[in-house]
Amino acid sequence: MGTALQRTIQQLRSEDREFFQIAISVDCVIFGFDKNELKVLLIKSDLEEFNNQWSLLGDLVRPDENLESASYRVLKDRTGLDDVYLEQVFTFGEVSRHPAGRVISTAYYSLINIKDHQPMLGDNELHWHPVNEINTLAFDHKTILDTCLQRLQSKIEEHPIVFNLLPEKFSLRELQNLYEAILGVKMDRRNFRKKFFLMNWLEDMNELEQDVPHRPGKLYRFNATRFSNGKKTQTPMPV
Amino acid sequence: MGTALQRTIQQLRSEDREFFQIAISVDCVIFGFDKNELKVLLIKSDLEEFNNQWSLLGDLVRPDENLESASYRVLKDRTGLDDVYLEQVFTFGEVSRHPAGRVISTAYYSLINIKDHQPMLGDNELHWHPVNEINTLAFDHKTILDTCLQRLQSKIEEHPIVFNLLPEKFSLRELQNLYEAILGVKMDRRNFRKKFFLMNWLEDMNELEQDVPHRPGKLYRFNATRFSNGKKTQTPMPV
DNA sequence: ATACCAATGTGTAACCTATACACAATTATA
DNA sequence: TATAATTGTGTATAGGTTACACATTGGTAT
Repeated sequence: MGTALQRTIQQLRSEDREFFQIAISVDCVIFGFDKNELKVLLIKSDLEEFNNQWSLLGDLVRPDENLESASYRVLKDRTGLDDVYLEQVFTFGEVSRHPAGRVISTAYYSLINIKDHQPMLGDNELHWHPVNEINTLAFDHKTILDTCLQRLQSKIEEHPIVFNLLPEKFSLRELQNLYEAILGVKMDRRNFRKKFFLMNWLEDMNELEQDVPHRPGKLYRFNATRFSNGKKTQTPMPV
Repeated sequence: MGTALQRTIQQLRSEDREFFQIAISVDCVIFGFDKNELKVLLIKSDLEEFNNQWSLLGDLVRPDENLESASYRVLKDRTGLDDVYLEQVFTFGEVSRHPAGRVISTAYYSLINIKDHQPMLGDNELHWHPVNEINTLAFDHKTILDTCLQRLQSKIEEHPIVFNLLPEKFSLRELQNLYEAILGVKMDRRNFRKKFFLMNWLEDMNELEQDVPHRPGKLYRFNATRFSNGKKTQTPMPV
């Protein structure tokens, strides 16, 4: 016997034409950080069913395009940015998730420095929304957003990826505000500083903040070399 | 304008027929535990390109079937088991990952009690393989296996799911052997016991192991109620 | 019956990490 | 020059993780 998977595509095309009735798309949760808020880039849906609702940025995957390449393409088209942090999170495949037909969608999130995003001409339907203020989205996009935010929250507990959301030089206060915005908690300033210095991820730029109405803080940048050297192999233990 | 995603499927069918040239499948990494080894259920590939190589169990997703339902169907067909632990891990979408055409595959892993698996008639091509002894698989299935194993390893550090791999009653030694097999490390027996008793997941059955050639250990079972009660909300902190 | 074997079952001290917490120093601004 | 706002810094406590050794139990062989 053998499953459908083990036959050739040629066989499938003749025998099982039904299998080619599913479209696959990518949806990108594009995170940014501005005014001490975590934000996400959304577009006005132009499907009638979701009139006036916002939705994530996505597109169908082309037959000759890798899944990840499709995400990068969406990002490039919508933000003009290459070389951004991108991570696959989950694939949403409910039969009825798209009102117009069967579309399975793989969700990615990406982290960009919001200042680098120059809205393209004709993209007046694109807007940054504070994540905290989003209650509903078109399709199942609220679920996708929540899933990606949870992944981001757990990811930053172990990996130095938040730097993608900041300019090259930043103060410790900005870094802490960012962690607090993503995790939704307040942290102790002294302990936060201690932890980061111990991890040895930061390089002191010997510069100070400009244009702040109080004593300026020192500026740092993320030093990836220190990170890869400083990784300690932790002994895995249950729970 | 608007992306392809925002048009209707009817429009897509006529305008963008190319988008329906991609098939979608699920592949299941079915883990079991036997003789102190973590094992995975594999099938002989019957594609010529992969003659005599083993592959994961998978199938194409049907147009009227949820993605997750497809995984449960594969599991039911191959193991006879319903109601198993199943978790989506990652979607593999390289253009050339399947030699016969464009197939995007979503990987799941599941945990079953290997003793419950009664091989079906006609399934003489199905075998349990020790995960440690698998070097190559058909397609990109070795990558899929590795990815699912990593997910399993990190998952069990925080969630009580390994019990799905054990019979209802088990000894602490069996439980520790299982953790050691999954994580690939040796652990201290005293600390292991201490930790599990502190977590309060285990219920003492007041029974002893049978047929062991030495002093028998006490038997326990997993108590999900205790788990959900005992969860403590941990303060999230960076790194 | 007895001796031996192989595993179970148990506690404590050292170490490390996480947390709570207060005051002096600096710069901008009025 | 005084005030306001924020930066920058250390220590003590608590909690969790790790390392580590010996008596007990039941099975097995003689």
